[in-house]
Amino acid sequence: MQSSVTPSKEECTRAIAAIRDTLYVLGGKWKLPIISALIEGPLRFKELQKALEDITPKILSKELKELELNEFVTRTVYATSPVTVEYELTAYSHSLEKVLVELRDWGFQHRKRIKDCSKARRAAEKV
Amino acid sequence: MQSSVTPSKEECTRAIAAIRDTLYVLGGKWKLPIISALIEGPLRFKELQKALEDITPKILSKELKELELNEFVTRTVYATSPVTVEYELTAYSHSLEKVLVELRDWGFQHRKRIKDCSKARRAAEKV
DNA sequence: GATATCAGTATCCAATAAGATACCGGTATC
DNA sequence: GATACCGGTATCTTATTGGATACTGATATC
Repeated sequence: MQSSVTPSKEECTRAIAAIRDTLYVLGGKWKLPIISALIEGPLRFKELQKALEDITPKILSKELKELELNEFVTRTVYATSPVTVEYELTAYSHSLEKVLVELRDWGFQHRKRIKDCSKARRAAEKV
Repeated sequence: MQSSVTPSKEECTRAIAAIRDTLYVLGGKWKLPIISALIEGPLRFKELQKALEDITPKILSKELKELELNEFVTRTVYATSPVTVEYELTAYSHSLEKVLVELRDWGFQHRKRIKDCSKARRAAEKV
């Protein structure tokens, strides 16, 4: 199914539209990281907050609501005490795995590149 | 090289960080669409504006400057009259092709899904 | 009784992204 | 001379995002 990125003008236009569609539902700073955090399995609110490090509860709450609306996560309340709430990816979210893998791998190599650049710069300065 | 998304806690943390790294340089509404528009070859400012449909020149200009700074595009001025300015992807940008392909394909199927959903809804309402 | 945890809310504020609209100087065309 | 195209800028405003800080009510633990 995976056609390559071809140079036809029309296809290019459709590709741009498709990418904008994706970004429309998943854009912003947090949605993809949240989904990525939930890939290994369901997490509770506070656990998610820890996994995402510097997200505030307000933002996390807002993002989770949006993700729930768009059917990327489900929210389940357990009547323990104190109550626990679990967020879990839907099957639909799992269709994002390839996207996430590519974004992750690119991030890895980008960080390496940045590191190598600054290393080279430091070396040049020493001379 | 491509490892799967595994459930180890530490790897998950690193994956989240990597995705956030990617989003840090390429986040926002326009950067990925712009890069996608340039994949078939260099375009001039006005051509890009047309390809992106509803981007204003101010935003486009700003985004292009950022992309140039981060070495995703090069800007070449030709002394024609009136001057033409071409924006072209760098080799580094081409390392994003897989990312773009996945985002595009996901966008395609997402749009299809949305369409099917509303079709089903309309059918249900008719009954 | 004091303190802590859980899953958030409430309030207020700052930064940024995004957009509308108009405009610029230079050239070419009509 | 009027108009249009090119690659943008300038100015202003709005919307969205993000964040800090404090707090809530229920329960459990010390």
